[in-house]
Amino acid sequence: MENLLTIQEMSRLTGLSAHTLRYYEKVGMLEGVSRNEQGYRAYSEADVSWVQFLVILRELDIPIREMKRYSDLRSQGPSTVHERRLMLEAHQSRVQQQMRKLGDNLGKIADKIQYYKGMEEEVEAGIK
Amino acid sequence: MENLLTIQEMSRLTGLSAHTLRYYEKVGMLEGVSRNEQGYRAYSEADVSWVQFLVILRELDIPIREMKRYSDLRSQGPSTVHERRLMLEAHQSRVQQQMRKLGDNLGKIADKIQYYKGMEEEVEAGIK
DNA sequence: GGTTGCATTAGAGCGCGCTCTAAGCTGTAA
DNA sequence: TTACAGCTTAGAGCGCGCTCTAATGCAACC
Repeated sequence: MENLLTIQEMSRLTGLSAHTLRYYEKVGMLEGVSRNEQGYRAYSEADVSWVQFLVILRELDIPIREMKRYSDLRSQGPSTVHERRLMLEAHQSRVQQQMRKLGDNLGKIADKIQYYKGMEEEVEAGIK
Repeated sequence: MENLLTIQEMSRLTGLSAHTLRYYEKVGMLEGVSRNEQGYRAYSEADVSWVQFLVILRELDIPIREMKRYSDLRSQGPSTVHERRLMLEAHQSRVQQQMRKLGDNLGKIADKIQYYKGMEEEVEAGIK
């Protein structure tokens, strides 16, 4: 029916280690992963999409606790769509603010780099 | 001569806790902080600028180890200006890449938010 | 003299997100 | 038959960046 994936294949597709995939499952962010005859995890295509989404959340520095909360809402079905949207919007603006801060700080670093360049040129000139 | 600051004033000016200020000094990122008659730290204006710069580095997610390395170079004087610039440039491009990644992921989150909005409207329409 | 308040130190403790270990099971190949 | 590869689990361990604790000291005020 479905073509199911081993943990190694899942690892390759998501960039998460097998250890981390088991850990995510253990903390409750991955429910209903099926097993084959040998008791090995057998991930569906839907599992892949979900884990890839988790990876995005993680890359946005959303804490595991929050991701777990989001997963729980998702498990409860469509009635939680509004709350899920609010969570995403909250993180969206947090990350936007963080990006502004990074931009500001990058500017200050750029200034410092320019200042250093000036110093390096002076030293060169001095040597001559 | 100089007007020197207590650790509390330094804390207020930099946003770092007194604990953290002592920690930064202990790991070697703040050398030559003077003391008053009672043995209390007495920070100079130059110390303030330096700590504020450390805060910027920290906000750019530069590890303490790297910041310590940078501090050591700075202590060695102007001969290390070139190496310091290279460090800053390396982090600059790392952060730029990270910001691009954040932007991409924010886009995906925005899509999801739109998708949820659609679902919420459908539910409303369905109820009517 | 006693209390309050603010500082000092060395070192312990903590929350986070993994990351790894040990012991065990199953199927395949030599 | 034996070795190996790949998976399973519970739980220990780790690196990071703080954050806090306990014991102590000193100056000012009641």
